Amino acid sequence: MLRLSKRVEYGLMALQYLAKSGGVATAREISDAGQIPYELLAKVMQSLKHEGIIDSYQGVRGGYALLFSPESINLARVVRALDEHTTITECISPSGDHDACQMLHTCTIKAPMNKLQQRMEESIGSMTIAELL
Amino acid sequence: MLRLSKRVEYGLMALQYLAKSGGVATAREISDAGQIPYELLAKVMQSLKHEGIIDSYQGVRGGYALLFSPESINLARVVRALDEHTTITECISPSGDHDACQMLHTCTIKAPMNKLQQRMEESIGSMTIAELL
DNA sequence: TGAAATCAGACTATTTCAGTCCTATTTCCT
DNA sequence: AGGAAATAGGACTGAAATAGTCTGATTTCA
Repeated sequence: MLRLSKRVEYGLMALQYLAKSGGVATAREISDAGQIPYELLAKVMQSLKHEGIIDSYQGVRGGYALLFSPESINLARVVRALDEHTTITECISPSGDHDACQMLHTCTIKAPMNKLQQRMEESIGSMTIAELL
Repeated sequence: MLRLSKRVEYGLMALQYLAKSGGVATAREISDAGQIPYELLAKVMQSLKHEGIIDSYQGVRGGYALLFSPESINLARVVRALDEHTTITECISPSGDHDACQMLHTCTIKAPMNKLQQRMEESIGSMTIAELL
């Protein structure tokens, strides 16, 4: 359960790479350096862009670069960008939309799960890309 | 990624039930109360027994009961009992068996992932069954 | 104008997970 | 003694999530 998806793994490696290089790097370059499947990495980079973590430049001299300093990009944000469900259970939705839970009437652990969810996010959010360097 | 498996969800509900009842309860009883698929719950209970969290009694007046007070059963232990991989990535194995990582030479985020793993476990481990009551 | 890059969607394959089924064993009660 | 009710455990199926691939379009620079 606690396993990070490959998308997140690859995303972290890519962000680390960008932070180290300090400038613009292409998906191909990062893929080669980390032995990451190119097409998959390309998707990951697009997601990171949509989340506003990195910027992209098209064309032959294009590539990707960080939009913020490594210290100000925390891992919770990265996970949010790259994973579908960021909640511990389906009961818990970030917007407080509790109708999503199908066991609403029988679920007896919703409140504590919310607490746990919060603590987990704190754990992940307390770490930044700077700590990957 | 951060989603708890059904096994863990059901396990927590069952442990909560046992803590509340204070005594012995059957899988059927717990399954009915929580609308949990009986066969699946039965498997979960077996796993919890193997981990040494609960005790079981066979036969017609049998059932399950907690082996410890709710305060002394933390959720990290429950997760460990009910989930296959308790590590954030395959690089990280609890026993320090780093050979499991197939990207050993190219993986550049192992050390920080270990740190994250530790923090996550602390989060989960800081909560006990008592907090589900 | 061509090469190298991002962008985007559809698709396939694999693995994981939830759930079911079947049988054996134990234990209590009549 | 025997039946009912419970745990124990293995094998199996189906569905869903994930990883990875393929194809084509667009942008930009030299």
